[in-house]
Amino acid sequence: MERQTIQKKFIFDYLKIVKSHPTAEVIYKEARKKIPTISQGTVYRILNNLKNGGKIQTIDTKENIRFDADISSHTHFICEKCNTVFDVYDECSKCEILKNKKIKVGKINHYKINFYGICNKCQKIKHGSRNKK
Amino acid sequence: MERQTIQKKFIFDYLKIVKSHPTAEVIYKEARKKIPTISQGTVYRILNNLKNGGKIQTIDTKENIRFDADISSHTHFICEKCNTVFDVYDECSKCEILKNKKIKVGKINHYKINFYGICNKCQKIKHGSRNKK
DNA sequence: ATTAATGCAAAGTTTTTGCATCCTA
DNA sequence: TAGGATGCAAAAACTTTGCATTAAT
Repeated sequence: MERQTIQKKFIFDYLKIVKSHPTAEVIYKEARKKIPTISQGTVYRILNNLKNGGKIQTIDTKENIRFDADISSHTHFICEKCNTVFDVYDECSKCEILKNKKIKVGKINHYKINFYGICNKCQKIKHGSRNKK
Repeated sequence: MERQTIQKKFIFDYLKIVKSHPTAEVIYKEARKKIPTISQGTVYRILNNLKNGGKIQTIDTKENIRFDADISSHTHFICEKCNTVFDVYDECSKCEILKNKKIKVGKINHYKINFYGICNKCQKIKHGSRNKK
């Protein structure tokens, strides 16, 4: 039987509150502020478990993998300059019909849509600053 | 000025012909059959250059990163059992309107749609065999 | 002949894992 | 108090990089 721990609780709660789509590294650093003894291995284990349990999703950017506890119907816009991930709630509604649809190759359980482009901020400053890690 | 080499030619040609969305490792092994001295570093360098040049695209699966020289409008169906990547040409047409659209957070240059589900083969055999790497 | 590109190997990065210990239920 | 979960550290997996050498133009 699965046990509840402060490590699991912190990570899941943190992901539900934060809107920045953090990396595993950022989550680890945040967790250490509250639980100084937490290890990277534990963070990865918990993130993997949450993902396999469908509690969170991941977003693969060019530079790193981001985590998101918002599993409602929405898509992501990834800035190609600063690598920021934005939530997009409006443009995906028309694709909602795709869910649970059966196509030639198999049955669709779920899907991900990623938009790539330049965010408003980077469009203004012309040469966007990097936002690595 | 960029020079043409047999390493570049082989990799790009191979990706254009193959339909399996291979990993970097598979591409390396295939390349070694024709060019036994080729190194992993070279394969990664060439793949990165092709991608940055927009000649190929990548597909992030749960288990690995796949490469695809088909950059025409199509999406991918990824089997959650065997991790096979299938091309899907029919279901994306309705989303074509999204290209070059300006949304709240920025301007969309391109986008990726991934479908996740169980492929026909795995649906039959019930307990799909793994297709790692 | 230049110099871009490769091969090699070492190093960097990220993620996983074995095991002793801890702590939840 | 049983055994699931953690912390630690080592290892695995993946990718990048510096540099001497090779080879395309």
